[in-house]
Amino acid sequence: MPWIMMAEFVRDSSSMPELPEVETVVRDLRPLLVGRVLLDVSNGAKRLRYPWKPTWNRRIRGLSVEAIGRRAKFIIVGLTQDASLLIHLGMTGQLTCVPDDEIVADHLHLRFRLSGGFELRYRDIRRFGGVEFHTGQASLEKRFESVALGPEPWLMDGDNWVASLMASSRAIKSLLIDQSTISGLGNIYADEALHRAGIHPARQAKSLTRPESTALLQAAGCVMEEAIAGRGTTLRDYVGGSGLGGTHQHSLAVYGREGEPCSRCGLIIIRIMIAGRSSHFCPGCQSQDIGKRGGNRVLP
DNA sequence: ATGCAGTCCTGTAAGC
DNA sequence: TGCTTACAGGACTGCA
Repeated sequence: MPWIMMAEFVRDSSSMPELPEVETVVRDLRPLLVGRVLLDVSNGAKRLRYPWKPTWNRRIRGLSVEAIGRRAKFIIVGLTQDASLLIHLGMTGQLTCVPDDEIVADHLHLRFRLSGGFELRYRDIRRFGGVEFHTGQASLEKRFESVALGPEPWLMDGDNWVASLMASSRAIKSLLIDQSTISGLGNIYADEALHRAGIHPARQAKSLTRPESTALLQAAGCVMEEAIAGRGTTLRDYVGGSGLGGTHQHSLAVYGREGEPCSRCGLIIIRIMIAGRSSHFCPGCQSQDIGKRGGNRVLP
């Protein structure tokens, strides 16, 4: 039953869509969406973080989906006539393509009626995301300029990365989740990358040695590549009819594991607050000391 | 300029 | 049992 394949990430207290989850949504939707015609759209009354304007309803009619991709955590649906939909899932956003007779769930905000008896649905419990309509490349580019997205980890120039860290006295964890410095990481993968690189989340960015900074950048890319391979991280409340959730939650080393032993060194994982976000780390593997990986352990 | 806290929003769970 | 409170955090605003 591939036609009911869904890409859903219901988010609860311990998960939200970061780059790997967004990439998974895009990959799932691509074969379902591309080539379909947008026939109509209906929108709910509740305001979203990125609100859909009712005046767009008329303008999307008759346009077809040509492509779907993403930039950082933004999904871009390319339409005919140089138009596009720009979607952000926020924390609890779900973008699914389903048969139009599929049961309508709570918190559904947008239904795009598609050719072939399908619907593209946007559901969002906490309404931190939304869908925008753009016409012309210029409009889309202007939008992206306004959010000032840094490069994704695998496209980040090593020297620029080191320079960014050297110039900042902020906690490294805070810098990692700042989309204008490096894009794609959220709280989960920032914690995971720091653990993999053996760096304490509260360390000042400028205190990292060049090898540490380089290792961190590499770790960020690896952590997210592995998460994509596992279809992202889904912890609870997965609502899909397809069973196609993420599997990466089984591979998390520190996130959400407060009080559990570190799988690498056995010490108990700790949670602290940094920049208003919870940060999980292993006091054994992630030393506060510069250039020192907890207890001089050799890390894989 | 820089970096921090506050804001939005709802469901879940802990605490009394 | 039922209420209140805290917490989850991506992107943005405003303040020091």
